[in-house]
Amino acid sequence: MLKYQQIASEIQQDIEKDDLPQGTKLPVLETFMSKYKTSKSTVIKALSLLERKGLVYQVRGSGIFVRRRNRKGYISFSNQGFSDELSEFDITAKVMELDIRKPPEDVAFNLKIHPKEDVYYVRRIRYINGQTLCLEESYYNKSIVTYLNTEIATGSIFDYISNALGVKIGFSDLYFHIQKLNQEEAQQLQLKKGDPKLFVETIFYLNNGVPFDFSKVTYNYQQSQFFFQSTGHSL
Amino acid sequence: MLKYQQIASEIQQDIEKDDLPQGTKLPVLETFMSKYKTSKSTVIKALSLLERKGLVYQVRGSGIFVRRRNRKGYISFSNQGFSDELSEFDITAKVMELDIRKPPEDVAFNLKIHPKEDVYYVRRIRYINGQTLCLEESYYNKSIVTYLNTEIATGSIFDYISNALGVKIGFSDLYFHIQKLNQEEAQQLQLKKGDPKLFVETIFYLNNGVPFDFSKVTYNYQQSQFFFQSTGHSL
DNA sequence: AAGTGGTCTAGACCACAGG
DNA sequence: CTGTGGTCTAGACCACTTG
Repeated sequence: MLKYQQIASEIQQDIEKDDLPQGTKLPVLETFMSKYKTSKSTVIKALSLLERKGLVYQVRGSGIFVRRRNRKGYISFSNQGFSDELSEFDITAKVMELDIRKPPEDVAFNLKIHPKEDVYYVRRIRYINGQTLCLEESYYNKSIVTYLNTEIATGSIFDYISNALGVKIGFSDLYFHIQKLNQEEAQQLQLKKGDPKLFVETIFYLNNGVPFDFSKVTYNYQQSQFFFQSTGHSL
Repeated sequence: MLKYQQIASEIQQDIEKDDLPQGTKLPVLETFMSKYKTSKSTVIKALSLLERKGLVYQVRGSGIFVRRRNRKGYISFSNQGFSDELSEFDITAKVMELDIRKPPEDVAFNLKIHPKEDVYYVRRIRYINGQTLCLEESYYNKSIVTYLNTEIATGSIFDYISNALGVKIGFSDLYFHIQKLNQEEAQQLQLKKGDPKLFVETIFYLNNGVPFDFSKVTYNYQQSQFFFQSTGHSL
């Protein structure tokens, strides 16, 4: 782990351990420099990371202050996409379908592959604290995600991909829509036809820019409470 | 403007001017260093900024590549909050109410003021390309936003606040919910009761951490297409 | 092995907030 | 004016990808 990440992580832990309230001033840079025996630039880099994560805000000429989330029960929506801190919630999944097939046209387009190439198709229902959270349909480029089974898909597929397959996940594009549930979706989410839904299409890329997963997720509107922290000025 | 911002801006313009496709490799760092007569660190800082903005992705040991937005008609949702690039759309507003009043309890709480202090209350309907985009109710701390009138509120209130009042806007917290429209909202958005809505509560802070605006916005689900780019690894 | 991006440092200098 | 955060530099060194 890089030094500035390590420092950021320790400062974050200190903030959380002491449960510092919003607006608390952190020590001056000099303090961190000597505490971690490092240069000013590295300390600033660590703190900038925390600022982007929404943990602190920096006021030039004044100091660095703690920024806190004020509401509970929201799914955080940081730059990792969702489920950054799934640990806060109890998330489980039930696999409805899993097979190898040829991708539909839109999927092939988004994954930038030929419609003749194989993809893994997975359909799951995911639960949060025992309630239906979402319906998920995912297509994985089989030449990248070389193997998948029901047991794996019951847990976190991404953990499996990055840990077991050694594939490095990069960035993603998310497209959000608000729509109405159709009959089938309503039934699976235990809601009514015509009820609201959040529908998200996501393309996940490897760190070298190759798309490997295209997924369509329909969220239960009753569980769809999201939280997002903006940092304003382009850091 | 800072040097690294200037460089980032110029590189961005070059990318857009030449309409470089996704995956195009940018020149190596050395090229930028001599072109802008600057140090390696500064070039990296500029490119990291562009990476966070979703314009490029960096692959260690390989190069820096262009990343592009693939779909049109989505409202971008960068770290500035929404309406980063309102220029892409034609956004107008109709002011329904504007007055000075005492804040309801939840508003006072979120603005961290006493319920006896004055706030500006503004209710607007905003339009995008002539269609109803959202209903907006905003409360501004009057001790910070000292003056407001209907003419100002017809345009961009934030432009007015930052330019005319010289107030420096910092960061914001956004809370998203998916809900159903009630009768009154449906009527104003020209939709039906029970139709989906995206409901967003936002607290805006000054750059020194003081909250100055609390707003509740109800979006027309038919216009609610948002786009978000995740950068994955914590930059 | 060569090329390329990225970290880290030490120090000069700048920009802003607040008394 | 002082304190504090932030930029910028030059260069050493490291980590990853590609051939």
